[in-house]
Amino acid sequence: MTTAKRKRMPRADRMRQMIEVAEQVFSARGYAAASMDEIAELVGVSKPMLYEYFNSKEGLLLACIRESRAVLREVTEQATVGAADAEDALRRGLLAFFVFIRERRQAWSLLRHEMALIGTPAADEVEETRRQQTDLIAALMSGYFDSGDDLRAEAAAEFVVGACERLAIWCERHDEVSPETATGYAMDVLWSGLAQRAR
Amino acid sequence: MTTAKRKRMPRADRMRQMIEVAEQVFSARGYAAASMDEIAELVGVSKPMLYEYFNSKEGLLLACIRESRAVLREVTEQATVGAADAEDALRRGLLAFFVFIRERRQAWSLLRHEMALIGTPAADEVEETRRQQTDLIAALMSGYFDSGDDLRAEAAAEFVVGACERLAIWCERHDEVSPETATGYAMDVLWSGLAQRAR
DNA sequence: TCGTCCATCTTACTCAGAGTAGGTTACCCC
DNA sequence: GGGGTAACCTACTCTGAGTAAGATGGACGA
Repeated sequence: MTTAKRKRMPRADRMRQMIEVAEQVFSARGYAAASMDEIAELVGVSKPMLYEYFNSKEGLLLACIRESRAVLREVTEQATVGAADAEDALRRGLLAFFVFIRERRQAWSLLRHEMALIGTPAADEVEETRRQQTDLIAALMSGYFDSGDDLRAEAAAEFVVGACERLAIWCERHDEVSPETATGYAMDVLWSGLAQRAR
Repeated sequence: MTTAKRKRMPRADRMRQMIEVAEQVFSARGYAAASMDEIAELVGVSKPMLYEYFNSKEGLLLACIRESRAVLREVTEQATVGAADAEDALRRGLLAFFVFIRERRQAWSLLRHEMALIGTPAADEVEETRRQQTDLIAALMSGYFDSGDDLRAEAAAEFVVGACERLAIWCERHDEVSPETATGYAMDVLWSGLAQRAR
């Protein structure tokens, strides 16, 4: 019997299971309010096992974040391959992102609730997620755009990431806004600028 | 003698002093790593006093956040009065913001490190800060722009706030970027859009 | 000058939850 | 079947948030 209430479980499987449970608990209760005892109990294992596999509470969160980040990267990167031009690439990437945050709310929740940890190793880890996204965008832009100075390009990429992050959070409060609509809003400002709408 | 090591102190003064110290400790160590014992000691008072005045660790953080928010609001609102047009208003507001985050690093640090508290009362408090800023921008825009649908306008405001927040964090890593330059970068994307730079 | 009242302040605790020391048991493989 | 080891557990320590109950300085009236 491979299923049922099998006790002993190989390391890799157990880790996956722990990460899955932890992702749920962290995103439900928030990092601070979540307790290692509770996670351990839900997994059906004792607390020291969590520490055996992840070293610390923060380490466990880190594993969850890495997991989510990998998915996000995969999704957005895949979305932009084969884009016709800059506008198309940007639109595809944005759409993939907004779909991701809708379909994987818990994962997204972790990626944004990070900050609990400023000054700790996990902060770097989350910052790394943003860097991943800004790098992707910067790469896109260097491919499609005339390069002004590098600093300006970097700033623009940061700008896009921040804007989308915020818009995504706004979307959580607005179920009626579909990923497609959100993408439209984003493209509207990003691509054409606010000037076109001035009176 | 009003100064020196006067012990007993009126409630209002003591509160101000506590907030000041707490702002330093929170932004230096991060919320999680900061201890109430340490703050109490630095203030030169015992821990129960902090609880007497602020009820909880989170309450103390909250007081700090409110303080910072008030300053931010004051600064940005003042900056936009008497602007000639939409572009001018936006530029003035942005500049005021980037100056604020440079000159009051600790306050800004608190405003962004909030998230430690998702799911708790303080989260609402911080979200309120953003709402304050988005409202300000939305108001600006409704004054200067043709109103499309409201949802779109709201999304645009969120977008601007998120983008600037992110750019501000980026600025922390780039001392060589002055508030003026940052404002330029932001205006460049926001106002004109990315289209103009496409190859 | 001296009591008296109360806001300010303190000592000395409880308690939850992160993290750990050291021993136990199921499973794989010869 | 019997090592050997990876998976696992019980039973602790320790830090830091939060609190109960009492001490004390000083303003103010008599």
